Amino acid sequence: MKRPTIADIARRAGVSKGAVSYALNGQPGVSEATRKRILSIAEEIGFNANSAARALSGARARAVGLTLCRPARILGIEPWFMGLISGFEAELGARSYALTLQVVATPEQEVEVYRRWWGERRIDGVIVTDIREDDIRIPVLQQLQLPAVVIGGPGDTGPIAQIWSDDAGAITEAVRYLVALGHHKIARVSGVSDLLHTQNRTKAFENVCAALGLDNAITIPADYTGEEGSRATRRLLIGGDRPTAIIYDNDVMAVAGLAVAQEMGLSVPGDLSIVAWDDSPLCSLVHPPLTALSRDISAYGAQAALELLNAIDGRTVGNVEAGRVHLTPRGSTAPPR
Amino acid sequence: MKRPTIADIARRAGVSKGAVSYALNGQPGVSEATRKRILSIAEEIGFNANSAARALSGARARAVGLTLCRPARILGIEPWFMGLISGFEAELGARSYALTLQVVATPEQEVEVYRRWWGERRIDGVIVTDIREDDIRIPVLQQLQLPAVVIGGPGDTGPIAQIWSDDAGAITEAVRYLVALGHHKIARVSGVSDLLHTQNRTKAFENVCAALGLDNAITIPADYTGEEGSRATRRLLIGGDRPTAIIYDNDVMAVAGLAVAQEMGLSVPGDLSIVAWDDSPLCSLVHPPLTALSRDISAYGAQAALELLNAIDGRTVGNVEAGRVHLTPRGSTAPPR
DNA sequence: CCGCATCACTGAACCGGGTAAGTTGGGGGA
DNA sequence: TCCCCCAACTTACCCGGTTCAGTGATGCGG
Repeated sequence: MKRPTIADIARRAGVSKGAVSYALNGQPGVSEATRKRILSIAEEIGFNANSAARALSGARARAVGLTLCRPARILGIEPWFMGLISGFEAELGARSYALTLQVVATPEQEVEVYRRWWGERRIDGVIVTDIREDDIRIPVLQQLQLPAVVIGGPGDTGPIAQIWSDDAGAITEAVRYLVALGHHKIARVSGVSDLLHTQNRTKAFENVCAALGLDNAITIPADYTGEEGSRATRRLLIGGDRPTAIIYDNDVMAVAGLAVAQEMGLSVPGDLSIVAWDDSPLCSLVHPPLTALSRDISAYGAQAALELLNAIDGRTVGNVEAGRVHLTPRGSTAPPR
Repeated sequence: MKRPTIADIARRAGVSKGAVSYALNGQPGVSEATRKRILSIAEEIGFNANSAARALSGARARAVGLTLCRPARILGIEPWFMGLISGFEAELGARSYALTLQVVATPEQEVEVYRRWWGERRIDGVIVTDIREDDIRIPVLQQLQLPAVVIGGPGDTGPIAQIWSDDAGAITEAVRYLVALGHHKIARVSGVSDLLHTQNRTKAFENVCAALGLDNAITIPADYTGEEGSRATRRLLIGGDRPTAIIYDNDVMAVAGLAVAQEMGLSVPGDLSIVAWDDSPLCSLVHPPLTALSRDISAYGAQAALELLNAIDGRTVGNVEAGRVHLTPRGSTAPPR
């Protein structure tokens, strides 16, 4: 089956292909009557502009890129990325932008992929996640002048747009809630510690604990996997002075922590309260369902995609805060015995 | 920053751009010495061929498409798709093929996306998942002559390559295992019932149960979500003649089922044994860890990507079976009390 | 009735890589 | 010595949209 081109439309409409191009793109230069005729022919023969030809003649590639730099076993189980992706799609799909995905192992590979995509003119911009302190990707993106939007932070990303959620406020709320329930010994199991948002959370956690006079507020670094979550939980629970509440940086580690507590014969929430960061179906699936810090990840993704499209169109975008994070209390938190 | 083109290389090497093209593509027509010189210049200035130009001149777009047709809340939590995607990437990344993703709501939209991608010449082929009986996408793909590989089945996909795993063998193994433990009342909570592999599993489940003389072997249809998994489990457990073992079509529903059992005060595996289809970190995360039907999803994905690349290159591909599914016994299965 | 602006459109160049067809220069065989 | 052949290139056109510099027709004011 042959793909229809603007030349086919031009022939059938009895005009030049330049006129067809103007008509299809809403440019001035054709009469309203001709435009309608051309559009109806295009519709009739099922015309779709060849994305390669369009990209080649200086216009947009109509695609954005996303690199995922986490081991496969995390990617699979963490609802975060898929939620983000479906959020992106909501905005991108509406504008017929494609999303190009690449799974990589290291930030260095991410940089390579960015360079390749740029060289291939394959994408118009990228969405950057898992931002680190002094992230090596930022200067490369600036050098390549590749439109981008950074998810996570806030941090120093120079002129690149950034979208972040109020992690500090969220963890403060969680700690205050636990303290209000009567907890004094609160621990935290964090995600990968060189990620910027992990650092922000750790700082905020320390601040609020100090402000409330909780002295042994410890953060154990982990890596978002269930295994590390279990390990960290065991370490916390076998100590003499064990915490009565633990805040986990993601849902997977929280679920793993719950299993460890049950395994050790501790009752949740009687002996141990659990709070998960990022609510997901996973949190309401287990017994007891987990109290969680909820945010609309999909909306977060949609907002990021919108910012990126703005950046691509040359509209300046800044440093925006995403929708609020709020605490959703469920069965895993209660006053300590 | 200007992107280097083959014209830049040609100028620096003192040859024509035709010669550069031959050299870069390993075509005959240039001497070994010239080829080496051109390749080293390309390397030096960081050349990447413009994918649009390449695609336009009749060659490959060097991208494949994947549509995901499940509600966002399933996509997020089910490790299956991400596992599959990282498998694809292993093959695609090695050949610098891009993966283009689109999340849609209905099979009709999937067809639309295929048509658009085809018209835009954006992709060289597609990976088709969640195949149904008389799937509407198959005839469209044939009409468009779009290379494709179908994951799931086996079923009737005409000349389109297909890759499937032995679901019938796997469920037979699981049932035999439960019977060997002493179970007589085995139920199953299935995934979306118009998917082909769900039907295959249901048929096989009924066959093996009949062969082993288990009379009330019931399959309750669900939709892979935790909510439906809980509902189906409740329905099974409140009945008078409740099963002593349940097989779930995915890990999410199995975890939800476990929570329901615990909620109802039933002990797992004492009062109820649970088997999950598709092993994932989720299964070993909960307490007790779930016995699961394991397969290497990532390898499955890699194999599918390879088949698709073969189809794109015009090599005929057939109907291949993926690596075996095997039972991984864990703490959620035991002889009934 | 003339001159000029405006509209609606055409023609051709262009993007950058692929490739068929044409052009060298040198070596080997007769 | 001549001729032919082949390797090693060059030239030129193709892909399908976009865009800019024309061009002819029309309208309008003076």
